[in-house]
Amino acid sequence: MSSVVVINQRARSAEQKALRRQEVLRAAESYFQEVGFEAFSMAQLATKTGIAKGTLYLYFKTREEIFLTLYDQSLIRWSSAFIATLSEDMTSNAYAQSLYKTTHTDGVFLPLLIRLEHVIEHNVAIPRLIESKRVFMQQVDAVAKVTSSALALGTAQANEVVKTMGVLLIGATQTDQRPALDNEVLPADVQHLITSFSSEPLFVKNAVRIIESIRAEALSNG
Amino acid sequence: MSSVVVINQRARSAEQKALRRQEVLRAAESYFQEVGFEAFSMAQLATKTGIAKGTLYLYFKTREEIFLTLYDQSLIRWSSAFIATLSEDMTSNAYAQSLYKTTHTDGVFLPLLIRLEHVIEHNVAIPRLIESKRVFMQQVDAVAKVTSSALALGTAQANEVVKTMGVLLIGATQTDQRPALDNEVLPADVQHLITSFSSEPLFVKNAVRIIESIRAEALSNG
DNA sequence: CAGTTGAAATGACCGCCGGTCATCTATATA
DNA sequence: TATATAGATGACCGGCGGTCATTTCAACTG
Repeated sequence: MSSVVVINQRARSAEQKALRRQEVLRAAESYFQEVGFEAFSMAQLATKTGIAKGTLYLYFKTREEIFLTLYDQSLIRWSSAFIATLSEDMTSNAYAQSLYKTTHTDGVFLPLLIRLEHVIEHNVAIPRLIESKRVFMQQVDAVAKVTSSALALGTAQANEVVKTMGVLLIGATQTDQRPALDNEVLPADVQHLITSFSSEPLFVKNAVRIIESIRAEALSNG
Repeated sequence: MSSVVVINQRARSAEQKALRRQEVLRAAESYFQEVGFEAFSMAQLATKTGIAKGTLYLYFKTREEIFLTLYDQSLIRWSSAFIATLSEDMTSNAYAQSLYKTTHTDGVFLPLLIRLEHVIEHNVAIPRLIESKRVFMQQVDAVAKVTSSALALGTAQANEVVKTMGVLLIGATQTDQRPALDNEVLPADVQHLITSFSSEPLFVKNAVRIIESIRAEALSNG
């Protein structure tokens, strides 16, 4: 028998508190998708959630702890979505394409990922950081395991692939975070430059190069 | 005959104004190295420069225009420093090592590079942005040209190498921007994770993989 | 040399930010 | 019903990027 948990005005039980925390996170995620990282304000989030600003700080120590939690959740979502697209013996290209696509369908994963280490982690308590790193390791392991059979690689090589894909993804994604310059008239040379840094081919091409190299190394090293 | 330009209290001529602008930039660069991106405040910069806050805005439209200008300058510095280390017919490994090293000796280049597209460019006037992109293209061309002879590649391949190195560098560098966790006691597993994401091997290894792939493609495509 | 002028310089001021905490009040319990 | 506990509140804080009416000085004029 599970009883319906309703939060009248105050969350007293641990269950109610967890529920309210989730309410905040749900509001935060939708608000984040609206306005992005820089314009995200705690006062506005409080309004959107329907609680007072001070109350937010009963559930999260800092603004960045909210972002870190959203990141953790989106990482978990992504890893299971990506794993679901993998099958045995894929081409490097298919693998890279799927990785790119799945990371880009989630509205919050990449924007948070690229700000993780140089902004978010700088205003988070150490124990919370450790917790997040554990989530990260767990997800990497899960993805590496399936990668191993998808690309026919050993455990070590599969881990290397996953790790490297992360690095490449961050670099290639940078370019998607540029301000929208649509309906701006740009000189042809600048327009060409921007086009030539389109993230998808940049990522996929180099992902394939790296995967193939790691494959070749695995063969020549036994 | 060049006359010495001294700025008493007011910069009236274009020459004096350019000089004062450089003074601001010099102070900004040293201040940036002290406190980093997030803690960099215009009021403090004004104090360090020895002028009033409002005066800063006579020389730069926004805080981000200062950062963009520092970035442009550091890019130019880096490209000439890197070019100076290149010689004919280098190994991919030597090339990658040198690229890594030269980017990491400048104190402001990488921190600005990784914030370029998702923060800095969002608060800069379009004409200024175009100017900066032109500087970028110019430097990429210069580096690509020397890369072409250093790695014995055609122009197209050399450009591809340079472009891709940038992407990889941003991704691999992310990890250096983590908060300093020295004298924090971390669990062994987390400590191991952090160690395994050390930026130098991450960059160099994959840079070599990519360069070698591009080389191989060049051979097989004629 | 004094008087005039225009632009460089100033800093008080604005709205907003993340975060705090004395105070209030809904709820569980006695 | 009275009391104790703890969740919720929002006025308040210092500091932020950026603005602009006002001040001040260098250069020009006669």
